[in-house]
Amino acid sequence: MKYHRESGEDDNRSKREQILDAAYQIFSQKGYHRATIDEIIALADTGKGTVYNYFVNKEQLFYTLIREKSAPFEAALAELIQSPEPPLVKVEAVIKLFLRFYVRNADLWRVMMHEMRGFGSQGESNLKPEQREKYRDWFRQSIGMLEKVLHEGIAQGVIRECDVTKSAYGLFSVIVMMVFQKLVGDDIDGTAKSIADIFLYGVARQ
Amino acid sequence: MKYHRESGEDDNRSKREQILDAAYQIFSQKGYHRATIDEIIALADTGKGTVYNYFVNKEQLFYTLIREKSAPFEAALAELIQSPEPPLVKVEAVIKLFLRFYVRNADLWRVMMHEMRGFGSQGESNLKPEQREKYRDWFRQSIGMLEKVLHEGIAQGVIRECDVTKSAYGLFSVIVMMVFQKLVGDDIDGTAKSIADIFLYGVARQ
Amino acid sequence: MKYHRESGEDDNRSKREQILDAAYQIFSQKGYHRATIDEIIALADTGKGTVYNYFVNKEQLFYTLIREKSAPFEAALAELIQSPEPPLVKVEAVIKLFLRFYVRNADLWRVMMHEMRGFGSQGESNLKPEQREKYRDWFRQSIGMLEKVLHEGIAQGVIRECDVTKSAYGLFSVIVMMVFQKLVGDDIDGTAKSIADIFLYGVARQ
Amino acid sequence: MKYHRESGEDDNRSKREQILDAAYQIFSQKGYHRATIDEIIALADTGKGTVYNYFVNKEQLFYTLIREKSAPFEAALAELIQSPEPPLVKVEAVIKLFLRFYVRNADLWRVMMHEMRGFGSQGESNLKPEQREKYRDWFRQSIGMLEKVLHEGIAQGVIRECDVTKSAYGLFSVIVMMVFQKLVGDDIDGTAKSIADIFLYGVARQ
DNA sequence: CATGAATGAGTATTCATTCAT
DNA sequence: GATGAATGAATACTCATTCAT
Repeated sequence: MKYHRESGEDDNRSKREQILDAAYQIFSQKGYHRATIDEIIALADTGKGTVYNYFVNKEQLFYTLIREKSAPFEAALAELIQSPEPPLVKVEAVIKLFLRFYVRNADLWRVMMHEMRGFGSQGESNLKPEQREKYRDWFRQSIGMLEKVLHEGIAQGVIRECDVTKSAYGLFSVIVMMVFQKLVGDDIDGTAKSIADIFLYGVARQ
Repeated sequence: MKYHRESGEDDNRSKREQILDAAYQIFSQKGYHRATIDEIIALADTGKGTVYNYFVNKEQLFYTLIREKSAPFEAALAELIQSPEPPLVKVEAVIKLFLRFYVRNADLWRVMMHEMRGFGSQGESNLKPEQREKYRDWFRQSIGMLEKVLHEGIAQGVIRECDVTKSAYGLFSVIVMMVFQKLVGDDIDGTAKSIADIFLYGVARQ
Repeated sequence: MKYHRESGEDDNRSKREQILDAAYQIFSQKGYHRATIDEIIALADTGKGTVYNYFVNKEQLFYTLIREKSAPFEAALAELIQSPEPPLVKVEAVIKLFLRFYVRNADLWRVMMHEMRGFGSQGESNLKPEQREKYRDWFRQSIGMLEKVLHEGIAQGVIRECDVTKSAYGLFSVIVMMVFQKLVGDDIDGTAKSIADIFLYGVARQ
Repeated sequence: MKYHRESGEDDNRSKREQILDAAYQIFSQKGYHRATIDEIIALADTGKGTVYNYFVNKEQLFYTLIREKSAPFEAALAELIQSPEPPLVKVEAVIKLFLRFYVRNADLWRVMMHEMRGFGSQGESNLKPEQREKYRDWFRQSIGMLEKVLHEGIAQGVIRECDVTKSAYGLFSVIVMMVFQKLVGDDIDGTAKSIADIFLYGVARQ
């Protein structure tokens, strides 16, 4: 069942990873639709059938990519949320974490966000509703983390009573926009600080 | 060979508009890729060749749509910006205007935003760089309006010195997110007020 | 809507017919599965899309073929059945008619019969059950015609009481077998006569 | 690298049989084309390579199946033919034997018959002409057995002089049709009797 | 100008077969 | 012998675009 390659070739686990790596690049560059399996296998240096040995179809390949890339991020986020830092500090730390993740995966996530909510309500999308729901869940979970911090802040009296959901979405959208518009640059920490600053204290002169 | 038209001009313009209206609906529902010319002409009740008489190709049809739909909005925005209202009031008014426009055109704009920056650097995309740049320009112009208001506020001392570009993008992203996530509801004015509130004064308890 | 070609090219109605003719040949030679659209268009000297303008898919192309080829035969058969000939004469005439039709269309019908009842009960066949049912109906109708003659014969006392359905199927199968095994030769009338002879009077020496 | 087998021979034969059994089921259910090696090995609980150790390819697997399944039937048929029964009795006995065999193997034989003559003259078929000829031979042999009985009957004066080949094919076709159209039911003996009856004495009232 | 028949490049997916272990 | 990961040729179908009428 398993052919152990002690190393040498290092190509056993590779095939699957080669494909995922190639898919990552192509999907990021071209978006879901314009990415073709042919391009992916060319880059992965493998046969077409091999892709279908590991992934049931193009969509599931895409989904797997999303899932595997985001897993470490999700873990780090969950851990951070549960840390005992004061909420206002946590806000900035969370922003930093998001920025780092999205900067690294900007292109793929752009694609994912588009596919996620797809095309209105109609539903003729390639993405089966079931699959799309999974994307949405992943997304909501991230927002949910932000909401948690805000709730904590309100409970501790350092954040004013406000619509937590809307605020969380707002903060999230700002982070994403900074990344997608390439307004972040190398100074992720600085960017995080200024996002936190405006989010917490507003732009108006007090 | 000869098609007699009672009122050449009038009917002529009509065909074009029929196509644009149909295209608007189909693009909004299906997104750029899944929208087909066949669907559009079925809805527009016209022939396939006619589309290509008025628009050089699918992409340019899409672009024209964007341009024509946004023209009135742009005008209204420009006027508002130049009005003599105090900046903090203007901020809220601008948000309101944006919200109204995006709520009305949510689906088409979702599509447009995706296509806009689209596909990284590659260039094999359908969208020629030149075309894509036009999208971006339109976009930047909107953001530019927001920046103007902020500058005005800073000049008048009611807004603190901050990175105006980033702030404008941030505000813009929040507006868009509220619309796309359907967090607006029917109460556009209320939503605008609370967005402005947080944007200006932050979420932190003072 | 219609572009009248007075003649000259004679290619307007042609396109569809060209495709049908080509499909007829290819399906006959290769069977349903091994026939490819590419071969068909090569023979029809047309583009791939054209096929899909006229026929929704490969299966429906096949079905249309069957339908159009059999229509004249069905009409002739129905007429014959209603003629006032004595039953024993009719039996021979019907056999003749069947033979002529199947000899002419042997290959296509071989394919059709295979697809018709398909593959046991499972149903993973390409042919959607609905479509397959249509094939079956066509088939049953033909058998039904034979049954009618037998009933008539029984009513008139020239055919003995027997299981009409089984007998009709039996007669039908003999006809088909003669054709498919190329036991007919050019002497269709002679073959019909001897089939009728054995069917009516058996092989046993009285 | 080394797979210890307790009883090489025994297990060896087993693998082969497992594959044949599985192939029998799958081919019967799906037909030759839609049957996949993957399904077969899944059912046979063996590896894909193993199939190719025992059979050179899919087609030869199919052929072997036909050959091995029909061997006992052929033997029984040959024996019956040589028995000293009177011809008219033999005819019925032969029909019974055929019915029993085909009822048991209806689905596989349906497939086989289609593949047998398959694809006209072209030759691009998977089935090499040589292979196809073998199918045909098997088939002709069965018919030949029927012919023998008829000849015997003619020699003994109980069957009238007729085209023996055509009659044999006719009888054969009736048997097969009864099976494929599921007109047999559980009463094989009764069905055999009535087939024999009509075949020998015809449907006409004497 | 309006039309729609014709077109073919482009794509996801299947599956028999090979061969290194 | 047994295995199954890797492979790629083969194939149905889509849809933007053209051009003759």
